[in-house]
Amino acid sequence: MYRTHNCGELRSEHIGQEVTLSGWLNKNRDYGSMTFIDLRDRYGITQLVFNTETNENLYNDAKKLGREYVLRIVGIVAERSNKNPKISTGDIEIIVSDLEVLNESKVPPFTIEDETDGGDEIRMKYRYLDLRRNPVQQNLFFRSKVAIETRKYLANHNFIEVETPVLIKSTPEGARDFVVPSRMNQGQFYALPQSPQTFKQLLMVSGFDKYFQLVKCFRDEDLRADRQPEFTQIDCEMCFVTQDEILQTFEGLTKHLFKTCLEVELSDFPRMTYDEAIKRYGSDKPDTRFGMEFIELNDLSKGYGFPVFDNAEMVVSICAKGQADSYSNKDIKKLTSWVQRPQIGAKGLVYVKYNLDGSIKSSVGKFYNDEQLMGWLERAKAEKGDMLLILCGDTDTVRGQLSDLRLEMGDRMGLRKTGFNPLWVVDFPLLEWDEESERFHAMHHPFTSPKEEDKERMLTGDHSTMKALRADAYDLVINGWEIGGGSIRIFDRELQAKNFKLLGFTEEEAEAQFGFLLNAFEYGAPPHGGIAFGFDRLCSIMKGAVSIRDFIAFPKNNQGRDIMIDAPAVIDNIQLDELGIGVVIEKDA
RNA sequence: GGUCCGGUAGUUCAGUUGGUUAGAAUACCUGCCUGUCACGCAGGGGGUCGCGGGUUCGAGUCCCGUCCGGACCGCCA
Repeated sequence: MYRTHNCGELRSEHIGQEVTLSGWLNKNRDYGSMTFIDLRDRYGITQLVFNTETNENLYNDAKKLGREYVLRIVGIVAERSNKNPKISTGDIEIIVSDLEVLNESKVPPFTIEDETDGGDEIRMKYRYLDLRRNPVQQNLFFRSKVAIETRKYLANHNFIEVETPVLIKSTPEGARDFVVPSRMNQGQFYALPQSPQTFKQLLMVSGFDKYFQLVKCFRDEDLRADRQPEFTQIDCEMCFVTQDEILQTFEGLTKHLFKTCLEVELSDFPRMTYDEAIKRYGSDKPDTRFGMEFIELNDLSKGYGFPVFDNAEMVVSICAKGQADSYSNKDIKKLTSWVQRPQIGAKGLVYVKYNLDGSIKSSVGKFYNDEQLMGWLERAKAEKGDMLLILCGDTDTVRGQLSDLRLEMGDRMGLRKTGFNPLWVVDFPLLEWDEESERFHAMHHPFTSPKEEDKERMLTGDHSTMKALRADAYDLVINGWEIGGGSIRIFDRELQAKNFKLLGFTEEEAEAQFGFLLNAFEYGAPPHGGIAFGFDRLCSIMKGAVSIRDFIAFPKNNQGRDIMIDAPAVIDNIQLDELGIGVVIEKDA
């Protein structure tokens, strides 16, 4: 037998018992004629004692054992003379009578400790060792808990988990597909799903009524800290539902997860339209843990001879509470360069300080008198000590820039550290103009239903009308992160065909790519809708982590590589021949 | 496709205006130590300064190129 107990469960009530333990040697503290060994497993750490007085031979064997050796020991649980209140097994230790080395270990390249000395790269290369570390294990235990609670909640609400295929068909809409060559159908390729979208809709046509799946999805796009090429979604779809019923159900799921996994009670989620979110925060995923909402100043700032504002479509500001004193001219200059970085791209930054002594100082003091500037401050409900930061430009652009600045100021002022502020953003636009291809794209996806009142206007062709079309689409946002999104789907063949046309598909293209779905809609498709949560992202935001990699057992790096197994990799010519594929690598001349 | 930051001992990092034999901590090895739990003490080994080229009497340091890692923009229906 390898063990009677694990390394985390022995307490003072076990004193006197003979036990068998197995685990990894975490640390060997040799004290001359006695040594302490910390034996570690998933459950905890138990101290072993080897003493020359008790057994000299055993001590001599034990003192040589190195880190990460795998041991099996038999011994008696004893009370410690010096207890360690920092660990749960700190009251006891094992006086070892029998020792077996199950496996030796090379010296690990970094220490297997909570505060390891290893950097990201080396830990990723030896991920199996990194995964021995408690904080990383805790993240995966948490992920498992969230997955189990998700299944419990959805099962309790009558959802059926159905697996959908991973080898499917490539479609040009949306993200790039990962493709898989077919050996039996040479020259043809499967694609890995970006989401099980069409399959879950077909399950609704089949009458499954409520479907969910914890499912891997794949997108061949550049990576970020919060974006991996393969990631997991909580994917759901429901029949005969309104948007409100979907939001209620998944608000319930979210509350359940926070309660069972974090012991956090969330109150009811506010709802905000897309238009309102853009106007108030410049973003469709605002962090609502802090205010600092946008204050538009067009009417108070234009027409006073300051050409930069006069020529701008939008002059808009945020009010940084109590910051007037904290920003010297030099600091303002730095902040200005920050917004001028190419990533933000603002032309400049205007400030108005409402000083504690009641005086007003502004970078545009030449163009506006104090009374006019006071008008701005009053609109912003500024108090003495506050500072207005103003950007101007094209409306859409400047709102995005000011949103970045708002988040930066929120960070600097320590307003984004704690708490959870969920928010439903609803009434997303149906379409989004793409400058590059000079056509409209579906903002959510091409199966999203336009709002009832917009169905008639869909094919009028007028650019601004198209832009104004609204969809029954919604996102769940927590602390400025998009956690999930969904929509009510089109279930009418004619409407779906109309939507494809709107998106620039010819009838033939629509038929070739989504004929199966259009056909299915001719056999009694029920009204339906759904939602998908980014599971990795949900776990990381719940734990306040920045990177979703912390919650993925074997993540990819920035270039989409798994540096542990060294993938992707070339395949040999025999494999290529079987697949009927030749590889030509383009090189610059 | 682009911007920025980094690459020096097993590991994490320091390394001044270019100037003797490239350092620290930790890990590792050896010895000593009976109550440690970040044990302690003494000693020791360990470096193609990512790679290639250039400038220079002299390059870890400056320049060019390249590879690798990270953050971001574009991209991610």
